[in-house]
Amino acid sequence: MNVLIIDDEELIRNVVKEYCLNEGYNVLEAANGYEGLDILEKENVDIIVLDIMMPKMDGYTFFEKMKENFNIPTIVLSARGEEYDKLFGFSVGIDDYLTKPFSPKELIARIKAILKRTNNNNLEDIYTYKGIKVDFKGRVLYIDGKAVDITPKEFDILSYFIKNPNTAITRDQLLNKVWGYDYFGDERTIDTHIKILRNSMGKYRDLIVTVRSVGYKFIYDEK
Amino acid sequence: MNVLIIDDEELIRNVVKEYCLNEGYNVLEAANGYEGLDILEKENVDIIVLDIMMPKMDGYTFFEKMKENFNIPTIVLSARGEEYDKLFGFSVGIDDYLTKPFSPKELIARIKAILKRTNNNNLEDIYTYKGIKVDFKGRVLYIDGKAVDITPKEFDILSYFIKNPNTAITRDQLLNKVWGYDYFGDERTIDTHIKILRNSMGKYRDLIVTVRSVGYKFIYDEK
DNA sequence: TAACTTTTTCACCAAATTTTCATAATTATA
DNA sequence: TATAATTATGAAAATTTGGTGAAAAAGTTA
Repeated sequence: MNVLIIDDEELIRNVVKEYCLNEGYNVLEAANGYEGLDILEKENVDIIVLDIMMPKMDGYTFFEKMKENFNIPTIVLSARGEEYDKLFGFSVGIDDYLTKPFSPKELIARIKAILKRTNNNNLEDIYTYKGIKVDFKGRVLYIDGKAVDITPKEFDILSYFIKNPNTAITRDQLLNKVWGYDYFGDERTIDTHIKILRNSMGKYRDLIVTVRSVGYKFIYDEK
Repeated sequence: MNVLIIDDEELIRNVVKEYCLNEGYNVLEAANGYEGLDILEKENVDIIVLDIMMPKMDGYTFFEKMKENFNIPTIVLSARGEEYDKLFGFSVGIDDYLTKPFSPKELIARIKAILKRTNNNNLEDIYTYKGIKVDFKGRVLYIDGKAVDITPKEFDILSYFIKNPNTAITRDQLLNKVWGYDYFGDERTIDTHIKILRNSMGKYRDLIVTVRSVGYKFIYDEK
């Protein structure tokens, strides 16, 4: 579990961090909205703890921008007394709310509650790697939390790649496994499908690497 | 489902309203206790969201009077810091309790929980989601509270979908599970049944999504 | 039996997907 | 560097797929 804490006060970040680590969560830190967005690009964040009042980019703005590209559950922190109006305006979409000073234990409790609610219970049929999520049961591809329109063939090809990571797969093999043994078509067709699939995968397009004179390969880099 | 929200702050009413509408609940509004009682006389209210601090008639008084003639589940909102004593005194009888500022999502979750607890005592036999209610025992489909004429096949198909949410289901699978393993008919027949079922589901028709080249899928979005 | 409801088949149409193909870009090799 | 081999890409053509209405077929009920 990756928790992203966005707060300009280092003290608060540290407290939250300590409690989160204690729970076994991994913690990422940002001092303002810009840093937060940066991290979202690079890492796979499960939940965000967001302060409202921050220099540079404040919590509201961050939240708006986050929603454009991601859909990550968010708990908002705010000093008591900050205007209700503004808060309620954007509260549609936030998952929970705490006023400072807050009890770290309560924060943890709420994080847990949200993760429980949000997290996919049927983990088995779901594949996640970096910002890629594949729901095999529902046949949906998510990129950074957003469902992507994908054609049946694309989905089948991607599935085959995922099930055979770090393996150079020939076009012939793909035709056999995805199209079926009785299909006889032009091998070049694959190229076009790879093109489309790569486009659907957005910034993760490079995970499908071409292996010259052989075919393609899906890169999976555990760590 | 009719939700009555009683709060003098229009802003809060609006937020609650928005979230409730999103759930498919119908919303009635009152700015104080008097208005609230008025509405109770005229409308059929399923659950009340009640603010404590209000001009004219406050929440306590409203609650007392409501209890005299009705017995409607009630969730109380109160600003943090309002005396617990007083609250405790009357908390006998209320169904749940939230301090402002609260997370709208949490409010919805609690409304759901209470409605579930109160409304269908026969939890197993009744399924509710958004404005859809399915009485499995009685084999009745309700859309926004209204019973809908539905054929046996439609009902069976819908049931199967509900029991397998967010799962792409092939036409073949449907034929097997709904018609029976020994049925041999045209797969396109399914399409026609889906068409009819979607029509029966009115504005929720989009919950049955077609998964191209595979079949169909029932969307269930908890949260 | 007649009247009615439900289920199934089917063919047309529009839309989405897949395939092909020509050309551009890239990479390897002599 | 020039050449050949291979892959990427855009666009058009071909094919597949699903939505739909109508009508036939099967099943129910009065």
